Amino acid sequence: MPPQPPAPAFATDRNSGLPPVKPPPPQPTEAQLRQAIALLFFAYRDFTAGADEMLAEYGFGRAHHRVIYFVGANPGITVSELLAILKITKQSLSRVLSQLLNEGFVEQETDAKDRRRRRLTLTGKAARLERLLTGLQSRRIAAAYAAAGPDSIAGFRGILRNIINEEDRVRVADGAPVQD
Amino acid sequence: MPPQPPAPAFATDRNSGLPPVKPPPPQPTEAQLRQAIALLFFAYRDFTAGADEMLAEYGFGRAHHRVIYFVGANPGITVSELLAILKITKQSLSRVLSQLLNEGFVEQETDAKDRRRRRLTLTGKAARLERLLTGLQSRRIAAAYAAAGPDSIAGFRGILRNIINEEDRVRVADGAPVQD
DNA sequence: AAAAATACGTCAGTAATGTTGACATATATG
DNA sequence: CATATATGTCAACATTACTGACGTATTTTT
Repeated sequence: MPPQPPAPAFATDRNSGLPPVKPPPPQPTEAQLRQAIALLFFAYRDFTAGADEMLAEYGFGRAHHRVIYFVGANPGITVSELLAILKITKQSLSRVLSQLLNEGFVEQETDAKDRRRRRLTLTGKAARLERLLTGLQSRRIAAAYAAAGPDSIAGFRGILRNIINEEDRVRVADGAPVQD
Repeated sequence: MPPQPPAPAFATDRNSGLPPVKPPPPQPTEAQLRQAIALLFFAYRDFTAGADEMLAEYGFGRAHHRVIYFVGANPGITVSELLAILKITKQSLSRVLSQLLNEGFVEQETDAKDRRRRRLTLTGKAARLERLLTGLQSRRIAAAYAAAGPDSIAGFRGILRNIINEEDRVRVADGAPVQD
């Protein structure tokens, strides 16, 4: 590449022939970034606490919740896909999934086209539990949306979406859950 | 209380003597709230993954990270205050804190005014590790801020702040870390 | 048809992080 | 002096994660 003269750090209307531009957003300060880190920690801590209590009444933990949530949101999801979402080992998933199968919260059905795959669905009682848990967390989110105001929602979603690894952003697209 | 006639679900300019109002924001749909739940799960999963890898090289886990982070952000913090932030038992904290003390990452000093309290600070090597970890997470946040655009930041912060239990919102105030 | 890859399951061992309960010490406060 | 608070510690246990090794069924590739 031919060497380029260094661009001025800050183009002004005076030295630029281009149409006027808004000044670029200042870089976030270290303090602002630290605040964001703390926000994520506290928000996740409190976001999960209520559901954890409810799960304990069923003898379940957070790992069971994740399975119930994602099977509920993606009926017919396969084991592999669940592993890709949770990013845990199959041995770790096996423990909670076997428990949920044995206790009648999840059902398996062999896929018709590829008989190696097991399609997972929630039973009725699991769907009821899922609604309880999701309702609890939804109310917290809805209250935060209402308190912060409607203009905040797009920003909240946009930034969380960009925190997520690029390859998984499709899983939180506005459309819907991911199937396969 | 005297009985009140039921308010119309939606006051219009026609039936209201009050000044015209913007229609209230529509309630978020169930799908939108589910999306937010998934966003929090995936964002937290990816937000913590990089630091976890780095910590493993030191033989530390996420619990050590939390201690290092909050002691770094609040030098001189006491054990009680750390427990209030982390919301774990003192026995759980003891394990990781003792390890950090033994390995020379955290130092204790008896508070001069109340000699029951231990003031915690990071040593130099812990401060360096803290900067590595916080830098990693800060870069992820900063990239998400940049990608989503500056208008998103206030909404992101406002909603996370409102997800946090009311009594702990002061801990993420714009000002600074919480001392005591 | 044989070989390789994929999907799933399981056994065994280990580690990190959390819990309850009980008890001890030092210090501060009424 | 009695009581409350801040901290630490011992013991037992639960949950959730990991690595490594194998095994079986099924599909895909050669």
